[in-house]
Amino acid sequence: MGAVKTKRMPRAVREQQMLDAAVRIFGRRGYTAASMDEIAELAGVSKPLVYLYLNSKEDLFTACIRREAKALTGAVRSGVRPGLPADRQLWDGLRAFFAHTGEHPDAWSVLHLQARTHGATFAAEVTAMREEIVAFVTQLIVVAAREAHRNPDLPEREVAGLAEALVGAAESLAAWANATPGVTAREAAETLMNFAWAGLANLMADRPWTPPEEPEAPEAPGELGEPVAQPG
Amino acid sequence: MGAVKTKRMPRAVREQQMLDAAVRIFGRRGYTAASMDEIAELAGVSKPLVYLYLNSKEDLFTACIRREAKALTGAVRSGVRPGLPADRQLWDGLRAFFAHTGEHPDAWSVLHLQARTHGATFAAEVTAMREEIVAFVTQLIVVAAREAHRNPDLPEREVAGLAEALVGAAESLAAWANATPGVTAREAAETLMNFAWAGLANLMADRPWTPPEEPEAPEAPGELGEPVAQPG
Amino acid sequence: MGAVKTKRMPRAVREQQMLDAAVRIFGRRGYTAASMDEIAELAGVSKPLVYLYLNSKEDLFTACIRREAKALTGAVRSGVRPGLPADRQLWDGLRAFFAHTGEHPDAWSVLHLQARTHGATFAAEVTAMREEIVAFVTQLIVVAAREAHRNPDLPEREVAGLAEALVGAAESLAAWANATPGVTAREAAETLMNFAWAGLANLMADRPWTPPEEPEAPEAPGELGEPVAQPG
Amino acid sequence: MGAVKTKRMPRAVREQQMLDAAVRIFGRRGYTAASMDEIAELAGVSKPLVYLYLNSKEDLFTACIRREAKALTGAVRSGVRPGLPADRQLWDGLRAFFAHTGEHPDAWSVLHLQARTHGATFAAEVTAMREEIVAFVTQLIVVAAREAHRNPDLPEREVAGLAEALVGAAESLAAWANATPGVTAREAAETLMNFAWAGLANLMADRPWTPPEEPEAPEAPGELGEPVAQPG
DNA sequence: CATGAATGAGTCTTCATTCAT
DNA sequence: GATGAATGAAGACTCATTCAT
Repeated sequence: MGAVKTKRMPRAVREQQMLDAAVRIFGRRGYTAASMDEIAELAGVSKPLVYLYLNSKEDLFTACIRREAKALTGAVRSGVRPGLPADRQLWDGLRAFFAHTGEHPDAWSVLHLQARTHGATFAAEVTAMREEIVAFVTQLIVVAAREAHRNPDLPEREVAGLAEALVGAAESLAAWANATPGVTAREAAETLMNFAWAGLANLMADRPWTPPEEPEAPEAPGELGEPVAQPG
Repeated sequence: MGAVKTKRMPRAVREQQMLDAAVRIFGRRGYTAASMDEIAELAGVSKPLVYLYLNSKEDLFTACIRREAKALTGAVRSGVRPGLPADRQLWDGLRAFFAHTGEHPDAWSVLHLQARTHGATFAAEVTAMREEIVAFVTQLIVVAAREAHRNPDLPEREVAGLAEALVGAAESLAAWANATPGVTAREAAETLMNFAWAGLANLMADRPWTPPEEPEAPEAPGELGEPVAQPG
Repeated sequence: MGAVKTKRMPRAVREQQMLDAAVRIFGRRGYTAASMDEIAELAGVSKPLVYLYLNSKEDLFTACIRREAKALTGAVRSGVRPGLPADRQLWDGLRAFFAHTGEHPDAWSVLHLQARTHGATFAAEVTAMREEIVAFVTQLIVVAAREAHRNPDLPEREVAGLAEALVGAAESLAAWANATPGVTAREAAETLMNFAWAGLANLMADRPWTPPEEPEAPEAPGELGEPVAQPG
Repeated sequence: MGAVKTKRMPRAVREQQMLDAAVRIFGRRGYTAASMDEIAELAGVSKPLVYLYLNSKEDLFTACIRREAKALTGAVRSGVRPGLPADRQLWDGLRAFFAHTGEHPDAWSVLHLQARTHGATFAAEVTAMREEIVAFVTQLIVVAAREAHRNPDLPEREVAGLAEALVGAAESLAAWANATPGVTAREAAETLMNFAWAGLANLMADRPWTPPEEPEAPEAPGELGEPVAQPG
């Protein structure tokens, strides 16, 4: 079915085939629903060989996460030219990001959805990658501010929030772009750049936003009518 | 263990207890890893009763999604006062959103993670809710622009992109806020409002961003060296 | 196949049927070679039911050991009349012992062979039973000596050795009797009583045995030619 | 890990290394739980080589039994000086026996426990060795009786019983000595010689034992109340 | 209404065994 | 002579689901 059934391949090659199959199945079915049988069949090998090379379902999943995380960060890094101005770097990085997630939707599903849904061990693996990307964006923002000779002492907490929001938006847009036919990587990147630059501000230019300071208790909106009563 | 074992309760109440238990288990274990045994035990009823009331695991999960989707949209709606200016409505809605997701992390896990990870049927259920929220935000943006007498003919496609990005960022921030101890609903909302208004623009005020128009082929960054070769 | 397939039996009964089947299979195949499938089939139930009632293969095996150990000690106890003279008690006890092991060869195999061959946990379970029997025999020897007004201060260490040898011989004879067709419980008991009373002494009456005291090093027999060189 | 990995050894040597490893693993894990992988690794060779030299797991186990049976009988034979009086021969033989089983506990486990627990084929292999030893002891008893000009026409059946009990006791004591720290081969032999000579007779000298002749049916002790009901 | 009893199907995992090199 | 690559078969264990009471 999956790969052509060639016998006697070197271990390294077979392992990659297995990971290919595993990413596909894990990405589509989820960790628990994925069966080792299906993965082995798609990889064109017998189940014992999968266990011989990758030990267990957990290890196999971890190997998938690691490989795909490396591939994604590698793709983003390759897309960015360090010398260029910060906005150009961001634009290039986002395009590389959306291009990669678009070309490898199963891999993105593994990283974005599956790995976060099945135990702290797997989640930690992705968190490492995410933090690398957030750090990259954070540093980009700081450099940009310095280059622009503007807000040189930007409060660290605020920068962290902006980076978090930017990366979070990118992640959501990646899933949205994958799920919405006809949305290209370039369009996704453009949407996000527009949001990051223009935002909603110029729509309401005469009413710039600042958080209200008064206690909102009397008119606090909230969970009136919430029907959920979770025990514990 | 879970609910107090009281005999002879009206069906409606029993059903809610079952859904409470199911949301908790589904939210923590995921759809596949959740066991009907555990749910029944946590609900304090016997397994056949769960089947009598809710038919199957699939139906039970769908019921969870529906109830929690309604609860979330209801909470957001209750948080917003229609008469107020658009930015205030957005601020109130975001606070209600983050408050609800923060108070019901298992429910949010079901909606944001689990439902999207296990088959198109469940995903469609959530998509409906999401579209309702996106529509609300979109309309808010349009009204705001009209109120401000600014950009009265905002291109629809662009508005859709902004709304999508805003909602996507909100979703990601909700997960981030739940996972990061010490982040309140108010802080999450503030972070997002800041991003939406200020964005990165004022950091690079003298270099406003516009998408490059030239073909990038010659210098296009990309997935050169991508090591992933997914079959199919 | 095994038991008549009657549906809907109370749990206690089903459990005994399962233990019956398990003792038979474990006794004949050994712990590892026994398969839960075979046990379930012989018990006339499905595998999940076995797991529902007895948790795991280990627990099932432990339950077998416990039940059969209790049955064996119970049989010996029932065979002995406390008031009678010590030799009569021993004779009765041995007959009860060989009768029981002869009637339940699989149970004896479980206790004597299988339980000792598969991990300290199981072995400990049998050791408890064995110690009970050794204690009984030891006390019998002591009482007998006292009754006979002979060797009232029998050294404890020597008594322990005798009891150990007697019980050991009984155990071996039980296996031998089970494996040798035509040997009755009564014959086995007689053989052992003869050995315990007459021993080899009266065959060599003029040459009573005492351990040589000189160091035997020069003429020490030993493992010349032993081909075994076990590493470690 | 086990043996030093030297290349190109003569087949005979390699085979012995494999058997060394096999005895160790079989003795500790049991036949079924032992894995060919572990044996090959401990022997320091590749698995196919094990199959090339020893055909199958069954054959390997049989080879282990044969080698160790020969080693044990050889050790006992070497320990005995044919010319000496019978009790001295018995004493020497027992000491050699306990010395060997004590020095090769894994081998003794294979012979005494594992081989008897896994199918008639293996059991037969050990039975041959056992019969050789029983024959040796039987002949010793007969010669001793003849030497002592006492009971010259000892009934064959009775001699067989005594020999069986003696060997059985020896086997049990070997396992007991291996499991009980601090018991030397000499002590084990002494215990058994004491039992064989003194027995329990001199404890109850005034009440010599003879089997009751009356039918015991009316007062027969037995398995009243035996709770075991083995099917078949 | 409510449940103890029961199971078919499927999961992960391991093992003895064999080729092709 | 030696081994890395590969597998068919089977085993322990779990789960969603249903009757009979």
